[in-house]
Amino acid sequence: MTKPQLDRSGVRTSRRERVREATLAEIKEIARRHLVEHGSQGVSLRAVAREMGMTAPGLYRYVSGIDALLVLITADMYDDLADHVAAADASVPEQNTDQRILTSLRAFRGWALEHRAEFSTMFGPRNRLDPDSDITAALEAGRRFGATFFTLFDRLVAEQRFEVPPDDEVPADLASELRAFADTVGVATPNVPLGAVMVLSSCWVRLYGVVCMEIFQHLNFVMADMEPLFESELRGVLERVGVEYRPPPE
Amino acid sequence: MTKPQLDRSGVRTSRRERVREATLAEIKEIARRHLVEHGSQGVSLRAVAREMGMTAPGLYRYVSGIDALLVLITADMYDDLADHVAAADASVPEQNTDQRILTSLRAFRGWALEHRAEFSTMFGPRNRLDPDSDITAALEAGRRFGATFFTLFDRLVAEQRFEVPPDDEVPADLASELRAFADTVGVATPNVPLGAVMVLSSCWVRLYGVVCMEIFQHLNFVMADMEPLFESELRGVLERVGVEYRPPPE
DNA sequence: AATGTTTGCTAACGGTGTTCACTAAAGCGT
DNA sequence: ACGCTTTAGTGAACACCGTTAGCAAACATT
Repeated sequence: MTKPQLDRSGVRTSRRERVREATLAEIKEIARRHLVEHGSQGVSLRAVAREMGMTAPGLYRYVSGIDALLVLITADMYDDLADHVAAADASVPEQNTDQRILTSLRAFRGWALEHRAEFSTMFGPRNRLDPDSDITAALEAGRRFGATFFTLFDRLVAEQRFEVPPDDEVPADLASELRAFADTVGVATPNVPLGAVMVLSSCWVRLYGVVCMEIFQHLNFVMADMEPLFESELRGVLERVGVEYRPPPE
Repeated sequence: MTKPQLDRSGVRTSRRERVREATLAEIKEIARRHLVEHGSQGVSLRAVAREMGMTAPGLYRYVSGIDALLVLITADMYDDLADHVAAADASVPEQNTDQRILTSLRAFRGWALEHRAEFSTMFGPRNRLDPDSDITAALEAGRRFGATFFTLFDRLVAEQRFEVPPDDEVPADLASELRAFADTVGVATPNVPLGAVMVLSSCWVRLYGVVCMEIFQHLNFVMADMEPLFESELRGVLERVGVEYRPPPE
């Protein structure tokens, strides 16, 4: 009988499973560094294996292929982003909803700026992630990321901060989509009006759009600094949901 | 003396140059088909060469590498998109500005839906296009694409369709960026107020955002059909610039 | 101690981008 | 028509890549 230890989640974990978990973590760590250093194209099983003193086929004991590895680290990156945003949110007094939202959204952009390669693989086209590979992990991590914002948004709805479009102003086809969205994404407040979800979607689209434009460098030769445009959109979004905008510090 | 013929642009073109142009066109055509059939990853010099009965090194007489080839076809794709939007625009009576805008914007999304792979390489992260390779061609094509919308937008400004924020509501740092934007992108109307450019940017960000979200499949497991959300954003955008929204036909 | 399981290796196949030396052809000037 | 020059394209080679199959050593369990 070997020494069965307990995971922090209470799962009995043998020595074998622990070392296995460790090497898997090493694989992901190296792969991710290659991602940020050489872009999405620069992640290769052989290079990762080489760096950790292994050969490429050995990695197949841990990962079912290069695409699956990318999905794995994508999930980790969502976790990172979620942590970063949550930390920024937590750095503001809990009752100060306005400042919390402002800070969280700026933290989102800030993380994107400092992690361009990661952001691109997370929010860009799903080129290599498409196959059926366990994308569920990445999805779950993405859901956790969104939760921070949804929680804050719930407060705005509860506090009736902004004018919510009445239900009869939401087209029927959009209504059913929004319902599905609110359900799967897990908006905390039950019976949140569909109009509010519509506003939320619109706000998210705007911020997603402006950050993608910046990271994907779509106005690169047309606009030197994208921060003013982001702040402008941020201001517009916050105005829409009844949150006070304040210019960024210094 | 050989037979010097005249290009339609008036450039003397020898036989050699003509056949050269033809094979370059073939290269791009095949590469693009591979792009739509096998995704961005599935474009390879060797495969293209194989299909046209050549060997890969031969292609280096026409293209300086695989990345440069991708940039080349990206420029072509912008041309295609521009043509598609322009055709949609031209299919509406010239005086009907509202319908022209509505149709053009829907044409943008429609093209994206029917050309997902192309759209992804055009509007997604610039992964393989980054190196200094003559990206100017793609930029120019992108500029032509935007021109259609800017022309229509100019009419809205000229007709004073919507409320333009006064200049003192445009932050100073944003103002200079917007000026650069208006200049390089070539907004036709001289002295177009900066507030109008700000509104234009905001509208474009929203539409870009919602279409990217759809094509990049970011709400795939959360929303079955993205059209209602697009139409909702479209409605909001048009409302902002004083254009009448009409639901899509049928 | 013997048995089964997991891990990692080597070898191999087929694919990729790219460079270099080289041939054969096409164009050009006389 | 003849040479000379430029060009298009080839073949071989190098260095990568993902992935599969078979095998040997390490490990865990009985």
